[in-house]
Amino acid sequence: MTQHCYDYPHPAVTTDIALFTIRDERLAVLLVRRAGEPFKGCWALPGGFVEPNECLEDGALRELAEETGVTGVYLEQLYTFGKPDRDPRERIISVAYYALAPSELLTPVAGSDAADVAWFDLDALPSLAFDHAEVIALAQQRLRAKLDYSTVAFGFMQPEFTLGELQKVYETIRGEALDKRNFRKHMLALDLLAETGTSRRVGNHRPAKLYRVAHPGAVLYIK
Amino acid sequence: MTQHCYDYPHPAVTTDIALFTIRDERLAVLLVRRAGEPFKGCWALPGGFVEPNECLEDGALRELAEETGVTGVYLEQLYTFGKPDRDPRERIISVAYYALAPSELLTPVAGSDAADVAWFDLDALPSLAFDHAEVIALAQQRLRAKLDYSTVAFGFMQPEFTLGELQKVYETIRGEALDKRNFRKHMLALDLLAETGTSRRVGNHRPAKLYRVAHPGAVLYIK
DNA sequence: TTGACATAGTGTTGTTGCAACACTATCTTG
DNA sequence: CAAGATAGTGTTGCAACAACACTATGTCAA
Repeated sequence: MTQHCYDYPHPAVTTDIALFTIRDERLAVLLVRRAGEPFKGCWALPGGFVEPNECLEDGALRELAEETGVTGVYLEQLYTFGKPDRDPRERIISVAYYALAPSELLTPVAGSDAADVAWFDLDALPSLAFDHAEVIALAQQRLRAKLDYSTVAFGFMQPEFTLGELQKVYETIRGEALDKRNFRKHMLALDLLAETGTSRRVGNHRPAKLYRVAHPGAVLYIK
Repeated sequence: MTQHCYDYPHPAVTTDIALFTIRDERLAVLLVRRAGEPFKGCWALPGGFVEPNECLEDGALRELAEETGVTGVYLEQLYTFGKPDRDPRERIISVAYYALAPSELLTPVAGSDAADVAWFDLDALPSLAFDHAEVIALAQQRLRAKLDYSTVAFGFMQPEFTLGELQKVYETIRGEALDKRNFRKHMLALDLLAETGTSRRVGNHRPAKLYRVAHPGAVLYIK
């Protein structure tokens, strides 16, 4: 293998991705079981080294796809972790991202660098490699904060969804029940949702109107 | 000089610091004139390569001190910039920080790597090296956003300050005048300020009571 | 000494946004 | 056709916020 040499020491740079979804009305994060050292056999966030010619965000998406088979998610930079001793091998600086996806669309499969892939409820995390517990905690905090002044929650929704489903997502992330009438008022007042005209029949009760995001990618911040 | 070699290519990692202050009721940022290539003679944010054994934040503070002589500022991570071609020399990933300081305490002096140091009003920036214009724009956006739900503004204040001075800071960052009575009500309601008991005589008018932050470092987020 | 000037300091009121609250509608299933 | 389950819909009280004007206390100059 060819060597890559520099006049000054260079740290390695990785991306790590905390991909959240909601399963069974619980917030869950996607973890991979590490196939190699260090922390072999330990659960960790998907991620890996940034390639020389890709930007950080592309690297994050590539690693996520390679290790878990997941594509097409909402992705946002979270924080960069750089304590000198956070990796026992060498100095590794990690640019952490968090991502959101509707679990229905996802079929994670273990990739080359991962022995296994699985969803974990956030309140039942296993022991994690590196400082990944810290990363996840920060991501959850950010997610909760953005719920109030942005439309991140839409990242968990399928293309068409009911107001009841959307409310469940908000309730899950905030960890508390919300008033149905107030919730609908707020949401519809944002002028971000459009009725599809169809409705979804599920369970032995009245079908719910389906909505979609009216201006996809347009408005992300509220007010 | 000894070479540092790795099996895989490693990017270089730098920190860049956007240090803001308020001068003459205008928001200003500290820039250095680059002493070396690339962009020699061009204005840029202070910053530089991260040392092998320092964490990112320490690196940012060290570079700021080395290039500008400035120490003891409020510092917070902003964003990590990593487009592959953002530096013509090699792949360089920059972890950007923003910092706040009261201008009265600062006496920036050009350091080893900088030919010159100067404050620039944000509405009169020169042409900047690398993607530093983008960094500054993002930092300003973040600063404005945090003004509403945090106490970042205190980062611009001297240890003792009047409510009038504090209001001027808010008005400068938001770019609009605020109602004096409402502003004082809000601020005092936070229970973060304590009267020093003394007052400051300046100009031909009634002296103003001096305040200090009541619980330094304690509460950073409002409600 | 006094009047002009400049900022410090202080409460009330109307409005608006938000939270609390219960019933009817529509479908499925037994 | 009755029971059960979620969909869908308005009003009211309250609290937070915005709008608004005058007095207080100092300096300075005539």
